[in-house]
Amino acid sequence: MRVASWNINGVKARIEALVDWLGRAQPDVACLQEIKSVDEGFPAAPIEALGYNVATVGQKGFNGVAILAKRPFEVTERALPGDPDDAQARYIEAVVPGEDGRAVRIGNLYLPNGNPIGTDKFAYKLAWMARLAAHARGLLALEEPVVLAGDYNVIPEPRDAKRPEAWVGDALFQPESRGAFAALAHLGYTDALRAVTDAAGLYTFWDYQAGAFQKDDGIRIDHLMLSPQAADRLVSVRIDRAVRAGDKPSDHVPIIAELA
DNA sequence: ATGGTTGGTAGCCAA
Repeated sequence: MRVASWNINGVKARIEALVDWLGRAQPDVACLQEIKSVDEGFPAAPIEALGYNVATVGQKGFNGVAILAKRPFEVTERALPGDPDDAQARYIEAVVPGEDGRAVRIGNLYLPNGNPIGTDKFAYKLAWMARLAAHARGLLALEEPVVLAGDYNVIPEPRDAKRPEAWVGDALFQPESRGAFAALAHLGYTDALRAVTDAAGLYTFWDYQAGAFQKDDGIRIDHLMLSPQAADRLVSVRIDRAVRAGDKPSDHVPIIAELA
């Protein structure tokens, strides 16, 4: 089963690129973030025409997540548990059947950016990460294959940035952010990319500004975190870097894992 | 150190 995550930065601005990429990459499951659309505005028709089932948790203008899967699936969460007052559309979870009937639980998350540090936005990010850890811990008790996929807005380590020194004052690289991400690994989740390579220079995001992509001035902030039962089935991981060089690209590119 | 770019919405915000 191929599982992908892609912060698409506006699904309506990207629908052509999305259809093109789905046709080439052929993921069984695609988790999208920053769809920037309400549910009714999501352009489902061209995606369904490719054979995908679609579920969205949208909001007007900002945020928003979607799960696309070739097989019909059951949505199990439409928000991250732990704060009923949190109105931001940043989480959707589903159980997706595999070809052999073995299901994989997919949590699709758009973690708060948190900038600037020292504001309520950074506090919201850390509170959101605490809720994520609590939910992730609960999922482990199910002893199922679980993939927590998404834009984590966390640079885990210096080797995950071309210029780590440029990010020291940024919410994405704060010790608290990195520590909360590392805590997921300590719970028992595996960073899929790091399970297959120790290489530096593997990025999923390049800013639109100042020719960042041309300079390869990127960061790795889109991650696939695997429960032990999912990690046992991990075959390969790749970052679809070429998408960033395409027409009207998102500032993020897809990351795709193959599970046996 | 600053400014650079994009999407969605509305007369700027978030990234």
